[in-house]
Amino acid sequence: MIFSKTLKHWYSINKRMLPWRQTQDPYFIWLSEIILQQTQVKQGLPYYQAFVAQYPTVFDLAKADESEVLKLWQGLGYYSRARNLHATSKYIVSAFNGEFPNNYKALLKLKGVGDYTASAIASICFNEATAVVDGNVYRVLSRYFGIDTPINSSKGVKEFKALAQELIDKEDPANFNQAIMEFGAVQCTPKNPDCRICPLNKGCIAFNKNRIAELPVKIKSAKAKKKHFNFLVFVSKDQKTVLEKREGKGIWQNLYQFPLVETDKNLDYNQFKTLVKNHTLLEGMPFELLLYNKDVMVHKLSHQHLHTKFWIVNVERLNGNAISVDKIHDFPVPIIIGNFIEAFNF
DNA sequence: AATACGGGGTT
DNA sequence: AACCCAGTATT
Repeated sequence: MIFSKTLKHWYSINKRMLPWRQTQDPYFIWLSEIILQQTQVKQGLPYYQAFVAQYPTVFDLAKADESEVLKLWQGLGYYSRARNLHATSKYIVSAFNGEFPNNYKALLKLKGVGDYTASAIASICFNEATAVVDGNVYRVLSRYFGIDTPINSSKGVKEFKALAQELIDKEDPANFNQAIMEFGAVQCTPKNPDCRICPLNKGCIAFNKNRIAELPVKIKSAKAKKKHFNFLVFVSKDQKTVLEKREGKGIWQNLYQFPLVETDKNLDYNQFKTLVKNHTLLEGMPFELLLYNKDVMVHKLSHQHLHTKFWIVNVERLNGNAISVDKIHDFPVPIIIGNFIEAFNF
């Protein structure tokens, strides 16, 4: 009780002014929560503003092409969020005439909406007392109550959800949920929290046992796999190049890239030239091959380290699939491609 | 229960 | 280079 009361008092004084805190409209809350999955406010805020500006209603979002939505999402990562966001907007419009479901159970059925997001929307928009458990909540609860259960074990997920559900203020779930998350983000930070000024330090088990740095406990993830990516940046005399859409499973689904040659190890210039000669897009045409980045770029994803080279392939002409280089900015691309395009400047 | 899925940050 | 951050879907 003292825990919830202190949290809410702290929140009333310390909460940041954020655009999604000015509304209870489920469209805006849903949009903000999807953007903020796995993402800090600092990184997500400009994307939220761009989406609100471009798609003021769920109908506007539903009318857009997926590619346009992905373009706006470009750089934010975890692109399935954008694909699911778009698919769900279409579903909300066609199945519910643009009206969002108004309870946790129904919200959970939406693509891209899991336990956390359903709880956030249900509590913030509809005052349903369902506890949110995001990374901030795991940290606050594990420290305050001194809980060692790994937060990413199935036991931990159940245990922390049950505890949060026990603690939630049933009269004011919206404020309680937002208070505990904001407290984790601002006061009970992952590294070096300033516990001297923490209003909860008296009852905090981790603080009193000097275990702040040890909690929360997390099971280590597997080491990232190393991959070797070679992008072929075609440039024709008439200023055309080639982009391909990534289909199927795997990273960057439905985003565009320069034709990719993946190798099982790093190849030097001559090895790669021999290999690329037989590429279908070259078909025995004469070409000039230049390595753009002398050092391999390492692009780090959660589960893959992409050792990447950009190869400039100068050719006389390209066939019908080529695009004019002025059009290149219209395509959604992964950030490593986007950075290259910006630097290369065609 | 384990893994895939981005990109940004710190040490 | 090694580490931390952290929701959902799939297998």
